[in-house]
Amino acid sequence: MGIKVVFREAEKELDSGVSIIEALKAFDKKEAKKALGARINGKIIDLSTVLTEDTGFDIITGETPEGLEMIRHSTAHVMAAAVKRLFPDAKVTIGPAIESGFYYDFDRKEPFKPEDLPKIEKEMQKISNENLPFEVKTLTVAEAVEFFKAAGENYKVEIIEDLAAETGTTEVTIYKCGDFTDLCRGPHVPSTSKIKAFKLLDVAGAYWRGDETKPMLQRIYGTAFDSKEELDIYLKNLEEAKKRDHRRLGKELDLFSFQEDGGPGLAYWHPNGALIRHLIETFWKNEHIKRGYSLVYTPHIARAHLWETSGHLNFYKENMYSPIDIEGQEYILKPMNCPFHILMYKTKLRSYRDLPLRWAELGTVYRYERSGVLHGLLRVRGFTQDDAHIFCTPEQLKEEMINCVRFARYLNESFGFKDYDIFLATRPEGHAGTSEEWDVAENTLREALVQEGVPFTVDEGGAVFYGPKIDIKLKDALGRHWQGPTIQFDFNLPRRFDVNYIGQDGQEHKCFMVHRALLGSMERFMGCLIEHFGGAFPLWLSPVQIAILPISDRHQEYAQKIADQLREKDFRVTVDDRREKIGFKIREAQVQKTPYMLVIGDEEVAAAKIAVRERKEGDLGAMDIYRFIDILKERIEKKI
RNA sequence: GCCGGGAUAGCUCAGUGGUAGAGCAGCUCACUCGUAAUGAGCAGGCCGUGAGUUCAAGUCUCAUUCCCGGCUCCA
Repeated sequence: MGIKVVFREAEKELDSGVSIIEALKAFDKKEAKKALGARINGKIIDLSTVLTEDTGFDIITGETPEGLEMIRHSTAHVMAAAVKRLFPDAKVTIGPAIESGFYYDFDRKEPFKPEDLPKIEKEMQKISNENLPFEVKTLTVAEAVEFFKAAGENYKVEIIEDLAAETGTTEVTIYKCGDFTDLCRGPHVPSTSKIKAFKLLDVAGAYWRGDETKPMLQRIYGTAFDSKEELDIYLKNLEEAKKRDHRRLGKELDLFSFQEDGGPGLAYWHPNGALIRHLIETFWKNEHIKRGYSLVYTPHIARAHLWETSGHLNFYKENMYSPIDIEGQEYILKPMNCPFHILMYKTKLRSYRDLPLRWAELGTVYRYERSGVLHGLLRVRGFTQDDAHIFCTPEQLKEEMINCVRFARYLNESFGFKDYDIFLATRPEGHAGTSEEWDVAENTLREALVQEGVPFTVDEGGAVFYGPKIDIKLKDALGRHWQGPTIQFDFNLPRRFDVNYIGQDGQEHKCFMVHRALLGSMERFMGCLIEHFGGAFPLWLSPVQIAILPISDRHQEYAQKIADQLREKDFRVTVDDRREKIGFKIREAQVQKTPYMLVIGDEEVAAAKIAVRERKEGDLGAMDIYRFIDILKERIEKKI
């Protein structure tokens, strides 16, 4: 019996039971070679799938995201196959494709060593050369359980049993690839010969199902691409990211350090880093004052009692430093600033006429983070939040949210983050407040975003228990995502602390309260900034903006004069008066990523000019100092 | 916290049981030089910390501190 098969507008009559790959060959041999999988009605399936009714299909190639995912998933299987060949005692668990590649978790007594990776890679290459087909087979749950039990693969048995219990499925699929058979939903590329551009990157421990109470497995990370060229580009990007690592640049540019004697997760800001921080903070403060915020300062510790009232000792205890005993009273280092601002709010009776009150503080907080999660400036135990709390009436909430979003965007764009995604996080399970309250708050936040005309994604259930929030995720120069501004509504604290205002009606009303941080913390933002710019900060943030490089001793005097003139205009200038060759001085300024170098020699002194070199553009030629100052001013104005 | 790897000069790193090394940086001297490294010399180390094994430990064992990679992107 014949069936009608459609491929890209062309139609053919083929025998029922024909496989997609055979059908495809009938249409276009070239495409058949490129195909990794097929798509029918939006579903991605194996090329070996047989067709029994009239249908249309399209192919998936390695050039599409779906194809790439297939390649990676299949590469994970090839890796598992290689591991089973080399280490027969390893038990397989799961091995998905992930954003940047794939991983596979194994259970094995002896952990994998970094030296094992090349061996496994070699075996994978062999498997690829063997051109083994991926063969799919459907088994009943009982058959599959029996099969994997016989193979001693107890994790697979657990997966199948859970799967059956959760979804009620009675059948599962297995894929055979040479002598290795794995439980897998597929789809897979037709043969291991399609797996040709891969690299194993790391070994790491990972808990079975991410659960700390479950056994620790050995995870191998790798990546794979459609072509060797793409793999090379990816590996090069990894190198580039390594060069931009803020921990490395922090050392090279002498920005910050961590001290073993001081304790982990506690940053030391060296003069260069501190200067950048000062510039960020000054800009931040001025912008807040412009927008009707008031700056406040609060202490670093408070009585344990305060944290009982706020509820932190209940829901946040494991992140807080232990109490300090002073005169029989327990004090705790603050993990958040909000209770302090509330105490200040409550120092007098507030009228609706006083609201909104916007109180901002660069508040330093301490939080206990588990030792294994600390990471440079990005995850620390002591940090300064660019915090603010807005106390307002329900009617004012929307406008305040709009202002926050606008402010957040302006601030981050000023620091070069022009690309970001906005998320509205809605109520999670077990939240505080009533459903009606959440409806009102979520709708107000949504309306604010709509009115502001910014695209956003709703993160269902992504909010914290005390209220909905707007999160902004920044994208850096390498396209990586960073947690950026967060604007959170709070039902909880105004109630716990009984935060009120007197309304027009002369009655007490509960305040609305908004927490927001626009940069996050000075530490994390600094780390993010360093990586975004690769250490080459824009002119306005560069610790040294201009390095003056006299060619020989007789040019010192003129160089000093130029330096004085620039310092007069508030530029940060150094004069390199060492007796070194000009090439050496340039190299050093270049390595320090100094935005401008001024070369001063006989010609410049004679013509009363300066030879300007920009760190990226190179030699800009000679110009007079006023022209140069104009260039500087323009760049600073534009914050580039 | 847990798994794995690591810690040697200011920095980057070599050193598999027998007298601690290199490059860069630092200091001294010479060179007065035109757009990314001038040359020579000198100095620099409780080999993260604490125990242990050994005639002998940077090296082996144990503990500890800190750093690095990871710890449900679900067959």
